[in-house]
Amino acid sequence: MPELPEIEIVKRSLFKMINKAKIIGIKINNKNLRYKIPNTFSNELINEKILRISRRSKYLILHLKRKLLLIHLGMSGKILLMRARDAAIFKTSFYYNVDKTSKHNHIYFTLNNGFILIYNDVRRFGFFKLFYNIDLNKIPFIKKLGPEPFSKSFNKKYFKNFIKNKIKNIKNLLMDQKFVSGLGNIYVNEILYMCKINPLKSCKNLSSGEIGQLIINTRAVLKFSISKGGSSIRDFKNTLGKTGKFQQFFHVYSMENKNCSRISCKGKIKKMFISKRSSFYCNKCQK
DNA sequence: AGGCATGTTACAGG
DNA sequence: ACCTGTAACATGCC
Repeated sequence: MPELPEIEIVKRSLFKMINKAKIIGIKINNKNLRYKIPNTFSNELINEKILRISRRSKYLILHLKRKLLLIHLGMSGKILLMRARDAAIFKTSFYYNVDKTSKHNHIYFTLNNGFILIYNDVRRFGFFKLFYNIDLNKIPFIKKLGPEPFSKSFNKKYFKNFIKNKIKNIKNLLMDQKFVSGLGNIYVNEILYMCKINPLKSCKNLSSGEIGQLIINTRAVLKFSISKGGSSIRDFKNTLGKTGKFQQFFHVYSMENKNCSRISCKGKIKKMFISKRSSFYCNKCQK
């Protein structure tokens, strides 16, 4: 999936284009996402106004009157915005499965401001789920999440306290959404490279300085990626169907056998698997 | 052909 | 109850 920066990019463009718009039409082509879309779904959303759009970790939230629509993009979900008049021009490829990707358009929202929102997801690991009269922080998916990387509560004291009695390696720790929420495989690899820390290093052996560096670089890497529109490896597209640019700045992710990008370092980027996930690191500066 | 892919969860076993 | 690791979900790409 899209990790935190990619969701943030989507959130920003949804805010710009469809905040305060009203949902005036819903069409569902495939209910079988990660959670099956109930038959009542369309009735509950029709004529609802989008009052606010927010992000928590890798989740998008559309705030409606007394309802929250929680959206997760899974591994390959995309939200596309199209002007209704353009959709009409491309009607054949838009509504019918003539092109390769449109057969994975699962949900359409027609909005009263001239836009159509399309949910497209090849692997269907993503989901749309509606909650009534509930605080965002009490939603099952949200309530177990650790702090946002940019929040004040993600600090050295919290970090040190969390890793007490833990035997995890640092890579799996950063991947743990209960520890810090929003990071995934790409960004964890990049953050550890920035910190010059080996992904297998046990979190109980981290120095206080390294913990500080991990917090600083987590924020720096995410922020820089957001400024580049997120990363697109294979799937990620923003709401206009454009790819992000952060992948051009990867130091380690997918860079197996390349030279380390630190000029003074003569190391090579190596690949290994940690908990079944590919991990990339420099064999010299991440000893 | 088979392994791999930005994620999460349910489950088994300790 | 907690912790850890693994398999599964569905599809496409190399």
